[in-house]
Amino acid sequence: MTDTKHGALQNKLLAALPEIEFENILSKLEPIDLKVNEVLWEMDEKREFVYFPTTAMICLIYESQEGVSVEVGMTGRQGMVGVVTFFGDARMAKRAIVQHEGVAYRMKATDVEKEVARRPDFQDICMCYTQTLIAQISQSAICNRLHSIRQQLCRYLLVSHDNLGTKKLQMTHDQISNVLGVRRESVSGAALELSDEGLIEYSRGNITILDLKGLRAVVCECYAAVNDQYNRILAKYISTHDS
Amino acid sequence: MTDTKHGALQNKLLAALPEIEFENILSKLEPIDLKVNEVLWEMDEKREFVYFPTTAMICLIYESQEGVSVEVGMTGRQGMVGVVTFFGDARMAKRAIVQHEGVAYRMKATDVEKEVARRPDFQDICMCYTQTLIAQISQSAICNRLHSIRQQLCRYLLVSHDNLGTKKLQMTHDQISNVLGVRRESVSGAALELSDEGLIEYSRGNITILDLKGLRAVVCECYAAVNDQYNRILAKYISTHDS
DNA sequence: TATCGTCCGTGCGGTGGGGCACATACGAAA
DNA sequence: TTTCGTATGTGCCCCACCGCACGGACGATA
Repeated sequence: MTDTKHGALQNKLLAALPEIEFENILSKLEPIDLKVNEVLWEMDEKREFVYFPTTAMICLIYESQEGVSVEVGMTGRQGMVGVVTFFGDARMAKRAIVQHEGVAYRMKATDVEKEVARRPDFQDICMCYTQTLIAQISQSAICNRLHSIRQQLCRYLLVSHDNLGTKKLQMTHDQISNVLGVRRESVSGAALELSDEGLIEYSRGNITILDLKGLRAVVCECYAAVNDQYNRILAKYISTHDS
Repeated sequence: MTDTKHGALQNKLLAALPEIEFENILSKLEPIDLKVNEVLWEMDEKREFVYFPTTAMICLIYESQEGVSVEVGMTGRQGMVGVVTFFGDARMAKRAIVQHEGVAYRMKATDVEKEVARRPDFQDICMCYTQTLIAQISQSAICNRLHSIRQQLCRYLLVSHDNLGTKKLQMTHDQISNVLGVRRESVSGAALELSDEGLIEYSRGNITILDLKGLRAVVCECYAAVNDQYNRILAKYISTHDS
């Protein structure tokens, strides 16, 4: 149980809870291993659980009629998946899919509803996170229209880093291309550039970030914009961290 | 005052309120004429009012560092501007700007907060509308990545029609290009095609929709997707209308 | 009716990205 | 060590869209 506690605290939203509320919620959290490409829910399914990732990363995916998929949201230890459940459900995404293997703590949606009603801090954190999610989605819309694949790849890598807390990312160009909604070759091309510039290195599904500052210099404004909103909105709960 | 009442009811969200709640809120609503390009707020300003458009249309605009602007949300009689105010504020947009002249009813943000706390139906409608807004933004992200300017123009025209309740739209190609974040010439080109096909006609800032069904056949899935969510989420308040 | 500002049409070269086909290179399993 | 599957590199053609420049057309105004 102490393990569960320690593990769950890696999620920034859970860690943001007052200790007493966290302790009470703890018993309803269940750690679960998530593997790449695992589907947490499909569009029209009832959403049984809310997930708080710690070392896993989850994407909200839309798939067009033509079969091209595009990310509308990405969540790791900085967030939660399924807020919208307690909050009504805007079915903006067709699917929630595991983008990076790891652990998430899940809680029954029905329990979440109860806790939200009972614990003001928990409710407020959910609301705040929803706002950051809106900011994230908006910025994606903008980035999709305005910025190059190179920049979007940088953004994706940096966000992954922030959400996973590691510079070693296990993901192939092909997976990334599915999330960004572009060709695999385009991702490979951009990755090669970043590699030539010494910002990253990679081989067969293992990407290592070598130069964080360098990536931040290449990435478009969208990365900082979303981060700023996240820090601002959740400032009262989370001390701003530079890592 | 009866005029105010009749006018305000043109807004679908206000019309959705139980009569008794609407009557109580009515005194706090103030009709106001909005002119094209009028700015309702800038990013870092306090948002003093919440707007319920009836015959006006308002865009939430983001402007990139390079000076290109992109729409992240569009609201007319189907919605309201400033939900996020009561609800915290995710500063996803840099500016709210009048996209089509007309009337909106506005209410002080402080009053909105009070009413939301006091009237469950009003609160619920605000929440539901927020969800439809999330759906709208998500779909924009997708549309921006996947679909042609021609299709996006159709979507813009149809959404304008739904939000304004008229087939006669007063807007230039240049204005539309700013909202879509593309070249004016690209809009002109697409508009010319639609005109050749007999779907619309236009001249010097006046666009008339000639064939609604035709446009619906050309537009991408995104239009229907957003509409479906709107109707589904607000179904309990608004009877589905085909117009 | 002449002028002027705004709105819209059109052409041209450049470029990012798509679709496709195939070559290469690495790693796991036999 | 060979084999085989998967991950990544590369080249080719094509198209939508961009940036730019300019021409025509319409409407208000005097």
